[in-house]
Amino acid sequence: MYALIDGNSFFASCERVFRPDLWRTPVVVLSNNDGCVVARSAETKALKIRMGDPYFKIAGLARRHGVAVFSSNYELYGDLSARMMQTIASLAPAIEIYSIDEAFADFTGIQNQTGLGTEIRNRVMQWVGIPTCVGIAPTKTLAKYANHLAKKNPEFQGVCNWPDLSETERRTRMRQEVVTELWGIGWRLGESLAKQRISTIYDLYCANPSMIRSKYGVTVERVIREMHGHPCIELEEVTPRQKQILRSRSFSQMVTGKDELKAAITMHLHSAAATLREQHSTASSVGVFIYSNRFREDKPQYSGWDIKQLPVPSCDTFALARAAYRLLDRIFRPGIEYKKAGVVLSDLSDDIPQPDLFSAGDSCRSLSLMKALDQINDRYGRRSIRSAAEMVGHQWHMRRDKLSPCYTTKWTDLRAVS
DNA sequence: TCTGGGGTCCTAGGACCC
DNA sequence: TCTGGGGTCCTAGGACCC
Repeated sequence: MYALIDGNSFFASCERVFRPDLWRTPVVVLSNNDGCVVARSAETKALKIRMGDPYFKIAGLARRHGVAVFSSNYELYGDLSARMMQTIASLAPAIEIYSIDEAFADFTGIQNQTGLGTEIRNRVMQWVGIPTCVGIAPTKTLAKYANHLAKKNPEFQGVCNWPDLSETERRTRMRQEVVTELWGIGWRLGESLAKQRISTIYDLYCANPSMIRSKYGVTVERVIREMHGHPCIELEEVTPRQKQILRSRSFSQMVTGKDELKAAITMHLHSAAATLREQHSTASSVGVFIYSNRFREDKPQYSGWDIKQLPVPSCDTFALARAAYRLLDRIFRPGIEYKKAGVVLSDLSDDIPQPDLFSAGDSCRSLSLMKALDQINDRYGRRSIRSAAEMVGHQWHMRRDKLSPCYTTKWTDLRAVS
């Protein structure tokens, strides 16, 4: 038996934790560069502001309705998420952290499941200040769906226990909702299922799993089986190592110079390599990409992408950066206005880097250098030590005009109460 | 003027082998 | 060179998730 605990409008709720004055005010949180809407409080949803709306298109509406607008503050959200997960773990026997705002918990053998769900919900509210909803069911897909019902229907008081619903009620609920509300069914599958006259959750529930498998593959078949209460997806208590590490960002203004692209690539590479070492992996391939602005059809478009296999798998920032610079040289075209750049580390393995015969001394030096770098950045903040190549230009830096304080992670941002 | 970022899994098709 | 069945491995692209 699974429970899914999910923070309500998580980023928006985080912004409210230290701003009780915003408790009833509509709140939105924007993506990087203050580009799109990525989180909305219930009041904002009522204003018909949608997920993914570009901010410049809704800015006027937001101003007229007194919406509180925030740039995304991942330091704050990350810290509150960690507190939320610890709080859940203090009550649930085993949990899987599924995303920044969601966790599955193993409820097998729990006597009063609704009671425990309510207790988790209350404790997270009291200890962290984040409102949540809980869905309880025999499979993860159903738990997700039950959570969705709990969010949408106030009569559940935040906790929906699927097995407690009558057969009639379950069917009625499933008939009322489009199939794309289900975990694993996106809009494309939604479109193609509609052609088979499968448009509600109930339609899919009644479909023949083998027919669905042959037409849509195993993932959709699994959704049906899970909807019938047969678990196909297990709880993953330990997060598996990442298989690739990607860092990319749009620039706040267009960039044309190679040195500035190099500065951005350097920053991404440092960050990706730090994550690589954190999970004790090495990478065998480095990829680099640079894009022009696809929305500016009046300007020359270009997207450059290349990947390079390293002779020896590495976790050395500088070795990886050298490879990335060579790739940048290859894909760079002058006369283009670039909007975005990124790096990808892939073919990751957990092998110890093999010192090659001719540079064994170098590789030991590099490992201790990386260790020193990581220790300093751990202690004094992630970008305390960085490469001089990052310091070129400023157009590529992220815009975050509406950033809230890091209430919980910076001494200088601590709230004062008088 | 202004349009996010970071992942995973599955499948189809090509190359290659016996 | 083609024939046919059967298999593996790799990659690109599509689809999904938050």
